[in-house]
Amino acid sequence: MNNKFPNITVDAIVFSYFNEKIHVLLIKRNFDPFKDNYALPGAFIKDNESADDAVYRMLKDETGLNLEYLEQLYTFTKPDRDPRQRIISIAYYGLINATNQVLKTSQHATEVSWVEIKEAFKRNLAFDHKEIMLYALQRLRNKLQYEPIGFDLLPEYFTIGELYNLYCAVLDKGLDRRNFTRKILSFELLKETSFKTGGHVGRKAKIYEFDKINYDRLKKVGFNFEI
Amino acid sequence: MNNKFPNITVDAIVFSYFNEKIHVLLIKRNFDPFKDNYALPGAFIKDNESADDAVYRMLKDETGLNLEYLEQLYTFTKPDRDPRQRIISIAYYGLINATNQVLKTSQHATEVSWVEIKEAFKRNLAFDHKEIMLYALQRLRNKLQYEPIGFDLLPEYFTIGELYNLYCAVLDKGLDRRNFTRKILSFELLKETSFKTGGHVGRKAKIYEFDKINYDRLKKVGFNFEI
DNA sequence: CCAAAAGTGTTAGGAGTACACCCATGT
DNA sequence: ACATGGGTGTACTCCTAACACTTTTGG
Repeated sequence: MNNKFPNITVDAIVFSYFNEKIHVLLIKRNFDPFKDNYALPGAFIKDNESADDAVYRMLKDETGLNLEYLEQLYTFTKPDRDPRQRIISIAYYGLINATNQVLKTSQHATEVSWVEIKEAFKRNLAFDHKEIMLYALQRLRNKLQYEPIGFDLLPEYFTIGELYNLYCAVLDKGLDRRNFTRKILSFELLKETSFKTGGHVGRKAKIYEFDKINYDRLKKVGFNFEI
Repeated sequence: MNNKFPNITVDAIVFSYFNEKIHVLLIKRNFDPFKDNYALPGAFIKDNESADDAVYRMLKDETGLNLEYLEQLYTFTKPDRDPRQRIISIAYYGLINATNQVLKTSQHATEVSWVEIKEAFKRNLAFDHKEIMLYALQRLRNKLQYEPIGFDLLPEYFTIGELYNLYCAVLDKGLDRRNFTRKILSFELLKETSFKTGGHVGRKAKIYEFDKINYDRLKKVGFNFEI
């Protein structure tokens, strides 16, 4: 298999949002070291693929998931971070709209699951994966506030209320809903659709779509998204 | 020498500030590939040293410099970024107060020099080092505005005017000096010393010192440095 | 006395924040 | 009718940004 990089891996922390909570993808380890602990999905980098490509391939193979967003996080290099042999890990974090994807298992990852983020930190995590997860969560929190990445955790069509709940869940604090709504709408990056929610009690909500094309255009002109 | 990682390097982009301009450390290459081009200082990672340690060691060995500040930037992994063989590079950026350090050459780096940043971008740069430099400059500009790292480019004792000029140089734009001064002083993180400048025309300036201990304390309580 | 750099206040406009009620709908 | 979630306006405060003259010093 891979020969050039027998000691460099990519590890990915994949965030999803459902049931009004943030979740991360964890794999239960069936072998030592750290048997029965949980670990982030990861793989060795193969010849002729970039680290980004390796993450996409690995997630596809091991879990069947296709990310909406992927970003390199940090490279972890402590000589003793793996007890067997020295391994350098290039860590990534990714975002996914979990509602229309099916989680598969594979030969390597027989037990893969979405774990609510607070629960995940309580689990026994292999290697330095707790540290990586913490780093990723901080990056997600920061980035959510000055780049429109929250939309990558939601379906294509969503309500302001869903977006609001997502922000509260990630930042783990309450926000003022009126101020939030005003701010988000002031960017004029949400396209109002003709749909409305239904099928549940309460007033029907307007359904929006994020205008990515317009955002990319504005960004070039120096526009700043900031919640 | 190193056996575990024959294809992982660290590259460092070191910034310094003097003559009212930002400079970066470049090495002129004496060998192919990219003979006579300029490159960032770099080295292979040795067994039993972290990437951070490798950067400190490499800079000490090749240039004799001791950094005030070092931060991991990004890991570059494109399979063809080195024409000879596949190499992954963990890039760092560092800050240094160049005024009291002497630049040495070494066997590997016979021509090492500080190059003014705009001039540096005009040079022929080896590998993907232009891309790395651009990435580093953007990070420096961002970080300067919400963390007090500018002080690491200045001597221990400095005037508000020097700090102001540094900010203008890094951000490459004019700022309002009165607003800048008010903002900086409002943090109460500059300790006024009993010294004053002298030896040149113009009014003598107060000399300050950055109160790092107090900053670290405030940061824990949730203080936010932001220019 | 002149050139150079330091130092210093005020104001107007915009952004952020805090706050509470009515509306539409399904059960 | 009532419970649930959606939608909206105002006032106050604080921060930002714009702006120019006086002071001190060395030459």
